[in-house]
Amino acid sequence: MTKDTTLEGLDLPERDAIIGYKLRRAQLVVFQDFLQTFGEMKLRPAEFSVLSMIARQPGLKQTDIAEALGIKRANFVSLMDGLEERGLADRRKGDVDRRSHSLHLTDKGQRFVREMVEVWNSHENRMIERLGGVAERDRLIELLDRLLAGQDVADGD
Amino acid sequence: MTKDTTLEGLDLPERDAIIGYKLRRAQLVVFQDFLQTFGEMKLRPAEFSVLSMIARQPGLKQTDIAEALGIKRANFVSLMDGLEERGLADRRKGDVDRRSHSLHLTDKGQRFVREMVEVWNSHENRMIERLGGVAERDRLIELLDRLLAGQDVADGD
DNA sequence: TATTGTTATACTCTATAACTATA
DNA sequence: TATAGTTATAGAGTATAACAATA
Repeated sequence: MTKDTTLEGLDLPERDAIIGYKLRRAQLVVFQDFLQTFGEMKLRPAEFSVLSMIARQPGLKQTDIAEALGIKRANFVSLMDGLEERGLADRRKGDVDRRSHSLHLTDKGQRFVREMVEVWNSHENRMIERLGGVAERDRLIELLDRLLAGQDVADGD
Repeated sequence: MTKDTTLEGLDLPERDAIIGYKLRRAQLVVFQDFLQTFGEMKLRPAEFSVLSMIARQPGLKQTDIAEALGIKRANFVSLMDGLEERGLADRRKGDVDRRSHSLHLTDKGQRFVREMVEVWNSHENRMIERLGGVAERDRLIELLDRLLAGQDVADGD
């Protein structure tokens, strides 16, 4: 009993083995957990990345941070506006190059980042646990790095 | 020489070990390759999934396919409109339940799917090669499945 | 002339509410 | 009353072009 002979013998891709499909679903699940975990703090993944980066290397200019995170500098403006309006970070006019803005955390921002890191640990540990431990996490990261290697990574501009 | 003593001793997350961040970047790279590979055929990932599913199980109704792929049925309409306008698939009024539409490939759609699968193989094989072979691909899929397990998968509705 | 930050804008994805026709 | 498909709409995320200030 054949139903569609025209596609007879065609090896259709199995959805559950497609790399891109699985990657997307897994990413959505992880981001969903992130959003739920940070719901109360009203923090989005991109804001998390920006605050982490400013905390690590205060004084970098907008363009550097945007580019490092793969965010167009045009879109970075409103993101940074939000962090500034919430009193978490601020822009300071560069004294050497007065076109550029160097980014810093405020005192409130530093306290916020402390709490953020704690909350983040709970999220990340949950993901690690789901993977089966840090060794499995490392294996995953290594495999993902292979996909990223040599490929252009959709830069900030 | 300490520069920001308020964050002293704080274990900031390392961007290159963050699961969600790496997942997103890897997914973007894979999708970018997909889009480039299918640029000439003008096929998006969602359309690819829908055509694959109709080819595999012709006659399913819209809602079933949308839900299975995590697409809201409201958003599925225009997607399906596109496939229909291109003459690749069509909706047929269900004869038992006349509210529902069962989905089928046209003859042109069947030929298109044959070509699509070939092109897809070139894309997927490139990703597998980048990972280091099918065994590594399987390891990746297995790890991603662990992230997906037990978690609600953002269904179609 | 080139670069930094900015504004305006547009396009894709995704999400919700409400309608219609059937059941 | 509930369901399948549809419409309209709104919100994120992301992309490009063009401008002012500065280099």
